[in-house]
Amino acid sequence: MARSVRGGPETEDTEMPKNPGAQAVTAVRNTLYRAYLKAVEKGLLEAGAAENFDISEPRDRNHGDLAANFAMLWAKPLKMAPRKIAETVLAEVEDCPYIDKIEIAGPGFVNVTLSPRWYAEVLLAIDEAGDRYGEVETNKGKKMQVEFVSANPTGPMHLGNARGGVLGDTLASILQWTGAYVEREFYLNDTGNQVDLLSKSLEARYFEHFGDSETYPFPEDGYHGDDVTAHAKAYAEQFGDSLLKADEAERRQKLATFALERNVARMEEDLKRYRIEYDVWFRESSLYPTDVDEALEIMEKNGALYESEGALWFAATKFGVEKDDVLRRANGFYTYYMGDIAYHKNKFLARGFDTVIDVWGADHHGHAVRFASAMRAMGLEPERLKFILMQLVRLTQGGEVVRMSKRTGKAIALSDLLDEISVDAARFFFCSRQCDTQMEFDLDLAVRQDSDNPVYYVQYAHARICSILRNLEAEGITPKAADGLDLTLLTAPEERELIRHLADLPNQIAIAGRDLDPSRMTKYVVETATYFHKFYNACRVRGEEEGLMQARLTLCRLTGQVIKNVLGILKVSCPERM
RNA sequence: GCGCCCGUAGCUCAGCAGGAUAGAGCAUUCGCCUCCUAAGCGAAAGGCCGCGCGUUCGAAUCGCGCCGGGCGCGCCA
Repeated sequence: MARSVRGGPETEDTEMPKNPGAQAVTAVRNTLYRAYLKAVEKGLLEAGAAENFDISEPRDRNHGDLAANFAMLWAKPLKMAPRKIAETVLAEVEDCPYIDKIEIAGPGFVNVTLSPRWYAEVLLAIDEAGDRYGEVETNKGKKMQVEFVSANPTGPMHLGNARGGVLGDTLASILQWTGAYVEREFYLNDTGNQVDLLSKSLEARYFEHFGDSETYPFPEDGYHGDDVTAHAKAYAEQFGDSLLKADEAERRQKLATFALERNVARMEEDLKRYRIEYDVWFRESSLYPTDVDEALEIMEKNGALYESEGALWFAATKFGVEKDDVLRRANGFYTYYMGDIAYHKNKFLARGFDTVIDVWGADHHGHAVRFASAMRAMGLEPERLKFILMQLVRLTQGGEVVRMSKRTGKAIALSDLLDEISVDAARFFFCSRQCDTQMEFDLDLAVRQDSDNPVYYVQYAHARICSILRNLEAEGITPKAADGLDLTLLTAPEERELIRHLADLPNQIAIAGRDLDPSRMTKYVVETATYFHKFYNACRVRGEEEGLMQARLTLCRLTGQVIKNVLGILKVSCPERM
């Protein structure tokens, strides 16, 4: 697939698709600033005004396509009333092929109406770029990693993992569209206390299976889920009762490995069903001893370590945090934190990522803050490590909050969710809110929500477009190449609104990549559908005069292209019929 | 106590590197298929943008202080 090599080291250095939205802004800025300089030359205005004024879409369409605020911004430095500045500048403006009209309005806004030629060029640019329309190069040449889900393999994945999975996966796609080389990674906590606890839980269940619940009573804070019982049973059925008399350490180790591998296989399968595939499954256990030793060596060299009360400490206070942390307990075992430090040392120093993004639950934010100090202690710029701290999904059923916890066994599994709603709906839903909003997920509603979900609204727009193309095709009308048409015939407000919005895709992708905000894409594509539906209701394609019909057909086709590109980023299917 | 996130229409949420009259969906009411997919479109109604002060020509947007909700502050992960 072409998409999978996007941004990869093997990608040819092909020319970037045109970005008509950015071209318009640049043209307007240059035209206005050049006029200002001319006015300065003539002695009409003082010199020194900044070129970086704001050019943005006005909220009210009656104000034109783009609005510039330089007159208000310059009022103070130029010691002149905003409207007067605007008038003086506009008197010096020269013709620009993208600009039709410039007006002064309100307190001193300069409103620009773009030319039919610009509108036509937007469509030509989309047609030319095709499947690549929307690509930008804001992260060109960067090697990035997105680590997400990284659920404890001690049980099935829950809804929080579902949200993190979609956010991380989609963000990775977006970053690829901004020109970066991106790897998706799952960090597997296959060692440590939680695994230990799992092994003790398994041990108890194993003995129970053979009718002995006395010798190894179930640990108080153990994993109560049915899956643990199932693992023990499966082991017993597969390998018999040999472990009853085995050495305790060996027994626990065998049971834990058995369960872990089953869980990992299941997670991989569930995620695949969810259209998520990783480049790397990184095992925590592989960090020992090399990465841990190397990380400690660097920290030692930077004076970040000391020993106290038998434990090894990280002097985090020296690196901008309030409290020191234990890295190796008095009992000789390393803490999770040490593992995580070694892990990130590996990401940056061994594997050379420029930027790493970790998608974590918001309950880890304290850890995220502390991590900046660990980065400094290793001599790495903290800015290279970014976090998406995602608020957890609150699951409700019949109006009541369902607590999610692996240990109590009450978690709603990701696989259960996908039995209830489509992957398209789930992906779109989890990507439709900003990461830092707390989501409420009503299980009862989720099933009914199907016909109500915005994903169908978007898919419907695409299906409608395909239907128009099909119908005309059946009448022997085939779409002509865009560059041979008179696209300036598209002058209806609904047509212009739609075209302007299509022109904005590259910009939206750049912002989504900059802000690490995948929800930008769902919002954009819902709006695309809205503008298309409005156009559809206002303008007809079939039965219009040949030139206009072909121009509108092209607009339909290219709107479909844009929807397809964005749904592709979201990994949501793009049906031709509904 | 300290730290992070959130408070916008009845509900779910946009808008936030400041910009002109604050938006959408759902729900409510009323319209639109002899016409390319009505899973659609249009209209009405609905708001001290949590509160206060400040910065600014201009604040939902930035700063400070409150109030309310969520989450963290372990030799757990």
